[in-house]
Amino acid sequence: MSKTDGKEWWESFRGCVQIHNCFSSSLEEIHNLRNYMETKAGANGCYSGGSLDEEGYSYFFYGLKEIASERGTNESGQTSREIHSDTEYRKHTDDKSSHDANTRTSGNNLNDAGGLKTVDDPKTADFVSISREIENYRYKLDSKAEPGITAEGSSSPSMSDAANPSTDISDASNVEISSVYNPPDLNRNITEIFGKLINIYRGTTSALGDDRRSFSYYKAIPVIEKLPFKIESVDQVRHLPTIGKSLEDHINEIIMTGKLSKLEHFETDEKVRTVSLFGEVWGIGPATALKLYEKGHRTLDDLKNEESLSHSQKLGLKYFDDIKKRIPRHEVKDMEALLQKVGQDILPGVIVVCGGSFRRGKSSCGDMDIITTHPDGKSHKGFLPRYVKYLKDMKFLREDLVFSIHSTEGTDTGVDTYFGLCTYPGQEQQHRIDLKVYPRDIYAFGLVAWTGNDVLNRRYE
DNA sequence: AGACAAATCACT
DNA sequence: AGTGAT
DNA sequence: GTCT
Repeated sequence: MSKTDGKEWWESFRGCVQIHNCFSSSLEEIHNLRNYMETKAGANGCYSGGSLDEEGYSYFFYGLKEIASERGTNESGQTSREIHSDTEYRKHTDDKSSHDANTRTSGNNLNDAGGLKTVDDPKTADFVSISREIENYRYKLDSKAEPGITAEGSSSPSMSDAANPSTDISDASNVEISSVYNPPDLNRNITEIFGKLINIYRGTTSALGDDRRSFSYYKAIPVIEKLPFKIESVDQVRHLPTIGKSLEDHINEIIMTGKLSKLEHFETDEKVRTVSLFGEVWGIGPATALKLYEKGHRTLDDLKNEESLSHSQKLGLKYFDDIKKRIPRHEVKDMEALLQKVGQDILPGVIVVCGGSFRRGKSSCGDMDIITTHPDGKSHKGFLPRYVKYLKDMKFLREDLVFSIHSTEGTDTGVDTYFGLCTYPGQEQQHRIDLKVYPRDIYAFGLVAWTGNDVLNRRYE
């Protein structure tokens, strides 16, 4: 619906709340949903974004900074409307004919839902109500195909116990994917090459350090991915945004010859090859990769004798192959269930959700992003250390990369984080896993931050 | 020519 | 303060 | 590299 770029985008993101996100292989459905929500709340400064992911289309909807900026005044008493139940919410949203009169109220509801509120009794239910609203609409669209989208079957919109935020939050989080992998994904020949160039140019101090240039290729990829046809002539991309003279020439060469000589040249360059290989090690970035190259290292085996590597980097090296290996979706699902069960054992009521690419519906994941909170707003404190200890004792977690605790230091905005390696029960194969514990009041932010793919979050329209 | 891609936190 | 990850 |  409009643009949120750069700083502006970031500001809006910081002040935003994810109302919901969903997935589908049907572009039409996503468009319908987006239009619906934009007429409902778009006029109030709420933004939405959608994008093609590998497994289908994703849709996001969130409030903007104007809304977030009212946060402070709300806290000091000028409360906007509070919605205490699904029913009451509907009263103001169902009647689309009197839309004009209601949009303002609707926006305020979003405010309630989205603000980083620290008031006495934050109403997570608001956010949940809107989620349901969207869910409802999805069901309508989907009903002809398969109404029962949610595996848990618990996101029934008829639930009206706003008094039970625990259940509500779970509902909003456990949206499953509705359909099968069926993306257009033409022009892979081009995006693949651009993807390689991104890495080659990445890093201000790398072999060819040029972050800006790297980002230019990065921006072009989603533009090309969205094209509903296979590019057969440069004329078809000539006036696309993010594609200028140079990329135009690149595309032309690729469609004419099937390759890009520029890339071929890079790939035969030992320095470029080595530095980008080193950069693939977890913990090693462009700067370190270059230093290692200049020290004379040429292979990963060389690095194993390098004492200057940090603890994390050594682990990244040791488990280089493991970490690169993707995790089948069903295994991620199992591990999510395991983590949920362990969470319940340690802290009843705790909410554990696997976000990231899993939540975006991909059929395999490079790693696991676990987002956690507790509906009472305080029990999450001190949870992560116990959680990690338990998981290590049972040999689910194997190696630590980063562990940072913030929640115990008074502030309610502290997010506890753990990065490490884990294994599927019975396997030795290690996987990257992130555990994040959010205070309830900013849980939604965590969810959107860890569900969205970065490209998607930057987009507009 | 100059801007463009934020913020936060851990580790060294 | 630089580097790196998310 | 792209865009203003």
